Amino acid sequence: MNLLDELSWRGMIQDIMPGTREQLEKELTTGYIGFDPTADSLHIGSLVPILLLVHFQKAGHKPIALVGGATGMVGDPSGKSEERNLLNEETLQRNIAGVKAQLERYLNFSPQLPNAAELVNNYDWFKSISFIDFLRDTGKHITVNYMMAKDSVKKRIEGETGISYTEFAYQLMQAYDFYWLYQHKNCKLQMGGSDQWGNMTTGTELIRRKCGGEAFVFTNPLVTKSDGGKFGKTEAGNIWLDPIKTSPYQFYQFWLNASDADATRWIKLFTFLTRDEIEKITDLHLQNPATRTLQRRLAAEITQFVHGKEELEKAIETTEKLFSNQQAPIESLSATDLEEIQGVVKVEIDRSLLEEGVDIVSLLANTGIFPSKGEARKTVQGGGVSINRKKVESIELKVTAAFLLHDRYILIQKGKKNYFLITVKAV
RNA sequence: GGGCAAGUAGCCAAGUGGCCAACGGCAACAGACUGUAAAUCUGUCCUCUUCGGAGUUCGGUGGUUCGAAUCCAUCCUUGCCCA
Repeated sequence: MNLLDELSWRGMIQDIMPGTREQLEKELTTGYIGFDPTADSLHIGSLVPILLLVHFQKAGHKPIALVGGATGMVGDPSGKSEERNLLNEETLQRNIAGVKAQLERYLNFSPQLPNAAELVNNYDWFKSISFIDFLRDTGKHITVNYMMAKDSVKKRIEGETGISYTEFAYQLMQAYDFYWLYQHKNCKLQMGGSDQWGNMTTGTELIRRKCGGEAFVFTNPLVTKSDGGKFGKTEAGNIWLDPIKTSPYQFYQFWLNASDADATRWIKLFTFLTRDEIEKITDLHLQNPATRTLQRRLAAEITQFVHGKEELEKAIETTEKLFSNQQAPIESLSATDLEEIQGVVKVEIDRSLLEEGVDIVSLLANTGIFPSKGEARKTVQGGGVSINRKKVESIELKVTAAFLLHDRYILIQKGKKNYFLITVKAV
């Protein structure tokens, strides 16, 4: 199937510039997406752009992932209602390194490929451009009127927060990136989230005016949740791609918990399954929604893509142990089962603590499962804590060595889904 | 430089001397129901707590007052208008 048709049925195309299809059909095209180093890891919000590049490369085109070392110093006003805080140099360097390392995992960089992926940092070309040069060579080609007409800018100008010159200039920097890549890498296409449309088209405009070239863009819709909540945010914060920040188990769980409505859209967006396969899975799911066929497959595919097969298997194993057969007595989990649980938060305590007996609230607070006694107490009172799968009925409960499973473990649940494993320190 | 307006908890947003830790909505978390869904209903939602309370808030700082998010002064930030 043709790349754009493929992306289109997956719901990955929001807006597309006329002529893009013809360009992609005409020749091996180089296309890029920019990633802002706002943190030292990408999160699942960046997954769609990453997948876009992967699809792009699979279709025989050449992907460039751009890390915004220079633009990251300025701050993109798109989608922001307020002026951003600038990152300090040190943080930025760490972020750039982290983001780069992750991007390298998902694309094929083998030099023998005619369409080998490339990774660039726009700081490399911005560092040697002086302010005056930039004003004369770039600023001159784009009118302020044109820049102000962009939604991201217009919103801020019409709103009551205003926009600094710095952020206003951002779109020009991004436009210059595109121009630079057009000149040096023969890059004729930019992709990105729909909030980037304005910045991206300024790039094609700059290319047209500066050198009469023709370049193209298309955007993907921003991922949403059907209940209106923010995608990718939970109590624990962002879902990161970095396994240290978000364990593969937690990552897997995030997708497994998708609602039916979301899973139906997301499986197209986030996996490489074909249309036929997805239709089959959806049918199966509808026959018996309780099996969560869609969510299982979705979670499996993405976790494998991001963390690899081995981590996926561990995540599934942990999930099975904790969630399948929940009615079974906790004793049915063997010591090995508990030992091998991966990815849930683990806490160690001294045996002496249990020999004396400790009240449940203190235990929860001291182990860091809850940030304070007050919160631990509130949740316990609300019926939100289980110990070894039995709901804690009273805040008076004393936890003693008698609670230990296999003489070593205590399984705590905060809510239904959040597991913590307390282990007695080996002597 | 002059005039006007605004700054309240993660966000939006009420409050304009005591009844204010501050209405309401969103988001978030937990409970019931369920399929580790959705929708719905219930609880929590500044911090800590021996659950009796205690402490710190309404851009910053100083002041008036028995008492201030609310009044005054000043500074900062932002928007609009004028120069």
